[in-house]
Amino acid sequence: MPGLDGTGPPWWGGKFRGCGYRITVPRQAILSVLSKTEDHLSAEDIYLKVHKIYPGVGLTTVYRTLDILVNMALVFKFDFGDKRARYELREGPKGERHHHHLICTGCNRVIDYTDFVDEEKDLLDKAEKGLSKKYNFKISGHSIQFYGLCEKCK
Amino acid sequence: MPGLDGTGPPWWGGKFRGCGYRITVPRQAILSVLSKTEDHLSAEDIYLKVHKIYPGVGLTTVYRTLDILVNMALVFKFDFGDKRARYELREGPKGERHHHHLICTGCNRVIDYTDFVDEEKDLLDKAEKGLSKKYNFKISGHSIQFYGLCEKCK
DNA sequence: TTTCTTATTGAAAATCATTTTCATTAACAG
DNA sequence: CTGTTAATGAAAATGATTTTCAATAAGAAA
Ligand SMILES: [Mn+2]
Ligand SMILES: [Mn+2]
Ligand SMILES: [Zn+2]
Ligand SMILES: [Zn+2]
Repeated sequence: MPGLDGTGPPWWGGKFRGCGYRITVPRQAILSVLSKTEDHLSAEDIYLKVHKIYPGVGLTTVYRTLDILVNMALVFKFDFGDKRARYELREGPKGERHHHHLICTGCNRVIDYTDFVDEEKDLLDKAEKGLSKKYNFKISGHSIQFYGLCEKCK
Repeated sequence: MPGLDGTGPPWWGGKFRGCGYRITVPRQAILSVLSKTEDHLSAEDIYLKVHKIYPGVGLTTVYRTLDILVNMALVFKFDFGDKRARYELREGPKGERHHHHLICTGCNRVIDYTDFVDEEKDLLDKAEKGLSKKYNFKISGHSIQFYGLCEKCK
């Protein structure tokens, strides 16, 4: 099983090369950080983590790499209401991790949840079909979130 | 029917006073602009429209007023991916206008839709109940949007 | 209406996440 | 190994939003 033991080429190598991008140390480090966390990291969060191992990598490169990863659909970019953008790996080599978000408007904490995604799927598929026909829209994704107060904040 | 013919006190006057806020010319102008459009205006958009009638009103005041209106839950604040925040009146005096958004990732056009909101309601209610129990979260709202390419961009 | 209190305001400066510029470096095809 | 050029880091620029502060006006009281 290549790419899962840390020795082989990383699972995203193929897609990466396919887009004509070079596989550089900063890019590897950034993807490594993203694949090792469940958190919703800001560009600076990622920069600080990468910086511990590769002090030479600059914040600019983190921003540039994240841009590429978002455009390649390897990474999601979110706005949870604090000013900074937040990033999250779309999926690992193992497969999907589809989930939605519960956002605390008090402390900005974000909870991933997977409950109801199956029930949602039905509705979303139907809506997607109906909407893309009615509005002549090519739908490529969706996002659902609930806002409220977490147990600490309420 | 007071407040609907433009002569009586505006429908939001009560709620406004109730919060201890003064009813000022800039605030009236901003609410007037918001209630006359279906668009998703940025702070600057609103500033420019207000400016035509009241050249004295400054952009700072627009930001401050929008902040208040969002906190009073009279206005929604959105991030549609272009950098600026976008604002939309939550509801008029007549009642609700609950809808969701179709966002074009090509040109940033936003389409309001009300299709499927009834079907969605069921699911959302159920999810809301389940999630608030499971995560001990006090849910106060939700947001759903679809991303894709509009007919021009695809 | 006039007066008084103080919330509100506009202009200018400050903030701060993100982007751009540009000279240097390193991926990688040949 | 060498050459081409994409990628990089540091510093400067950008641009939306926020803060500061002295002047103004909304609304309560007289
Ligand atoms: Mn998540
Ligand atoms: Mn809308
Ligand atoms: Zn919280
Ligand atoms: Zn479009």
